[in-house]
Amino acid sequence: MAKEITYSISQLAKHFDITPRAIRFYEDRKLLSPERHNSHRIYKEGDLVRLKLILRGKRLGFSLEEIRKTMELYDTEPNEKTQLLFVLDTISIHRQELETRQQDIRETLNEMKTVSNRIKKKLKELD
Amino acid sequence: MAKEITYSISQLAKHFDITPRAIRFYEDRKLLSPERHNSHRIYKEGDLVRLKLILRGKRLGFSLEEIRKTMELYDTEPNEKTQLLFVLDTISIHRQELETRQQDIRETLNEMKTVSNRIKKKLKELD
DNA sequence: CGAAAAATTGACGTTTACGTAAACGTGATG
DNA sequence: CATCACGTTTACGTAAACGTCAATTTTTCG
Repeated sequence: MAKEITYSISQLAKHFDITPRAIRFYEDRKLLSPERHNSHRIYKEGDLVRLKLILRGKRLGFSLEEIRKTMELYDTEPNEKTQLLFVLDTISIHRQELETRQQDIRETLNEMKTVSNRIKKKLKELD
Repeated sequence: MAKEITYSISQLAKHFDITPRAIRFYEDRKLLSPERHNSHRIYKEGDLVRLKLILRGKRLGFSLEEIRKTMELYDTEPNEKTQLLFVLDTISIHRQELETRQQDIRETLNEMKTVSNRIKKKLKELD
């Protein structure tokens, strides 16, 4: 069997352009739980995926606690009807939030275009 | 001439579903500067527009300082070529950031759909 | 093997964005 | 005009997300 690729904390930090301190902090807040070899943290592929999700969540403005809950929700995947319905409901709420944000971005991009055009016009007139 | 509609701080707060404290804080950070009548703040249409921009900026994850700079940039609109080019450049950077975020959202929405479908399938099998 | 490089665990410091409480001024209303 | 809701400033408190030492292992490498 192929030996899985592993990473030290500083390698991981460099890869994502963050500090080891941040990574340890995410672990403290239960968003990561890497293996250990004599107290040293060993990160595998799954940890990279999770970290990627964490950083994307942060870019979208979610708190670490929200990110943690969401990841927990998604990779638990229960079997009871009530729980499944709850997950669906939560996803639906998240989706609405994201769609609002998408609209926010579209509006902002449009305004930026308007300003850009006005400025370009001004620049042309400056000849 | 039509008397402009004005608002008290609490009316404004209610309208945007935030606290007066938050509004005063935005003023402290130079994002707002309403008129005064004997120390009392009087908000007009322009202030509403600015506040709307502030809140949208916050939803997009920008800091108040970033929002302040951006608003300043956009409503200064200089006449010197160098400055105009600088504004264009800044806008271009902001646009790239927003487009990244747009991509982040699209990815997340897709993942949510995948999970949703898996759950719905599970629910059907539960009969 | 022995020193330098890398990791670990505290623990206190910092910034952002307000919350909260105190102490006081203002304005509408019966 | 008295009262009472509403507004103001000042100032300290707080949660989130790390930054920054410091003191101690562990690992690695010539």
